[in-house]
Amino acid sequence: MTVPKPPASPRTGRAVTMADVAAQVGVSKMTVSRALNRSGSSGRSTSEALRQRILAACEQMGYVIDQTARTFSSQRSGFVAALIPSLNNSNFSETTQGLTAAVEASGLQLLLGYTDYRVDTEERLVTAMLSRRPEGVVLTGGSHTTATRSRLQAAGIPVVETWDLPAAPIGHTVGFSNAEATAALVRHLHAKGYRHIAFIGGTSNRDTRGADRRRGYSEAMRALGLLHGTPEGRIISFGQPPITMAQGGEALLQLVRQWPEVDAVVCVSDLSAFGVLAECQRQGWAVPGRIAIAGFGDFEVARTCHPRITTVAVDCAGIGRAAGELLLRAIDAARAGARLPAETVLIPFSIMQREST
Amino acid sequence: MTVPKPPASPRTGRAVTMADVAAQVGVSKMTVSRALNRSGSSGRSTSEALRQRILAACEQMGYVIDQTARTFSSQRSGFVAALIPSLNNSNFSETTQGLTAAVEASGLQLLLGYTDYRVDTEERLVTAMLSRRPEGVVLTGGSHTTATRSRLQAAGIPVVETWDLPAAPIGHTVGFSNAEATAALVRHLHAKGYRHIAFIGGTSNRDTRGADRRRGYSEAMRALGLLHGTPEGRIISFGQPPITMAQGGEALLQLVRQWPEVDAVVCVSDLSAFGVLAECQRQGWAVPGRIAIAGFGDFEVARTCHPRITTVAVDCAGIGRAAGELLLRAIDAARAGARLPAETVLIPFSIMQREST
DNA sequence: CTGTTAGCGCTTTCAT
DNA sequence: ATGAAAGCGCTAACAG
Repeated sequence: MTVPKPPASPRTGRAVTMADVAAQVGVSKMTVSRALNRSGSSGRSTSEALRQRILAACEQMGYVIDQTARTFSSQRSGFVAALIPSLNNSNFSETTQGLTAAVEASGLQLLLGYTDYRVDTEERLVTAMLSRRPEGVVLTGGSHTTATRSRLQAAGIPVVETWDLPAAPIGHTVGFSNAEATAALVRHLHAKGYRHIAFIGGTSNRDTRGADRRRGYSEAMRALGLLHGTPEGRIISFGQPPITMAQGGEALLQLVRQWPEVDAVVCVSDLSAFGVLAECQRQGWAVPGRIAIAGFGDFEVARTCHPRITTVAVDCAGIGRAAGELLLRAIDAARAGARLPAETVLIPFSIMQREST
Repeated sequence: MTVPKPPASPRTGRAVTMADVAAQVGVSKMTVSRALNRSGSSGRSTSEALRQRILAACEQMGYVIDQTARTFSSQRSGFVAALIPSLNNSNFSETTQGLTAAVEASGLQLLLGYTDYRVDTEERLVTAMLSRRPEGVVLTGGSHTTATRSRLQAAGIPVVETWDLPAAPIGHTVGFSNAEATAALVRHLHAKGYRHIAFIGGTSNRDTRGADRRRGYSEAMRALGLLHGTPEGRIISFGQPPITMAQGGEALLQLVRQWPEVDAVVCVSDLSAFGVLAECQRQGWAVPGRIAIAGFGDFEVARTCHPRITTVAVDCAGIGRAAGELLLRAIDAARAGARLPAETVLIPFSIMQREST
């Protein structure tokens, strides 16, 4: 008589399968599967008593369902991929928290990747994520490689772009106009009486939201007749985006050398704005007496420092929540075989007037 | 004769499988699989000419391998899970970058989750991640629920705990003693002549690294004979960890009311230390004249603000790199059927003396 | 409410 | 260097 030999390479970990649990409880695999996947209170399922026995057996045996097999069999991965530029930014952190709350409420898992503000890293991540068959993808920003776009399109799953209003969205959009928000900030400074307004940002367009903000600055300056012979305005570009606090300070020194008459500076983010403030303090320049400072993003540092920094506040968590809800509706539609028509959700922003201007 | 009926729910995406490609080329699935997975130049594989034909067919038919099926069949998910407490912390961000670099070099993907500094959230995430069969797990900190510990142990995969030196590690460890680092900071302040040193931190032990730092403060104060009748030292606990910049400022006011003689304050992190600094500036208290300030973590804000804040610098990226390399060695061992004995990697820290003390 | 029967698409193993 | 057979652990579909 032949004896089945044990698996060639002994599994290092547990080997408890659904069949083991079923045998232990004395039911079929299917019953265990149903007990574990009981969907809603009304869906067809096992009796509650049996279900509790099964759950107890799973716990006691240390059984954890194999999502890999489940995904493979059901063609549903049960996860959503979110790509964020940085792991050190309170704006994206809050957006991700909003997204997590919205997505996990429906039983989907959120798997994160970070792009380091690079579209080629984003492309690699999108490819890697897609090979695991996410049910939806959330991207930050509206600028991507053509390969990223076409792969997402070919995947045929819902996509939401956030923090931007791309001209040609891949799918859905949740965001605001970075250019318009910055222009509003410039108009605010103009209304407060500032006439020699400068802009500090990074050297490239790698951070496309930063580039949009610079464009918004230039357009507002032109509209207000404040260009004073400069082609785009008094712009200092310093450092690879996202520029650091310290680079903001260095840019300020360069700015004052080049245009001593400057009386206000708009920074691409609160981080560089804080660097400008610290450098002013080092130089003994009064803020806002000698120079007024405005930032972008309403980071914690901007509302804590002394003086507090005027900035643009965005409902970051709201972006995440809206993106999550939109994605869930799109996924539900997809599961039902339909397709949700592309939607755009506009998120409001507001100017936070503080002591620095 | 019976005709196989078409799949009940039409697949939304592509339906090209490896078998389709094999049929097109006129070989077996196995040959296609080998051509796609050709590992190294020396490994057994198909002839190069055939391989090119197969690759061309894949391209032409738009075939993309199904990682889900591949993972299921090979029992290798090709990813590693990393859990970090926050998406808004430059320390963990740098650690993650180091980890990414180390892990992706070997073809594994890094999937992130964030715990919000909560062990119960960590437990949920660990369970969710384990169900996708990661080949390894990296945790932040050494404090976890018993369920987290037992599930990880039961999974039988390599685990690395970082940023801490737990008394009873789950598996491998890469970190340093938060208590010892804070004690070194206290001794440094003592050597500079400060005698009335206080500590500002959060209200609970949710952030266990914060609790370790508070303990290190108390032990150093006791050893130096600076307790002055207080049981543990001059400790202000304010806010749920991780405490914010603003909470640091509020804690300072409470501190000065309670112990007006205080001449130096050690903060649980640079963020609260910066809040203390800003509040001092608001109150018109000279730093370090009236009160000296020290933080922890060498965050960007601490080396940018004016005056710059004395802090403890840790090689964050080094933690990530070491954790990644350790994990890879452990995974290689596991794939070979062996088990890497538990290792501990000590990461150095250093006191950054700056203008605030 | 529960069980049975067939796979999901790929890789492992063993032949050739 | 290539092929054939046998699953990996789970769920869809249908039957009771």
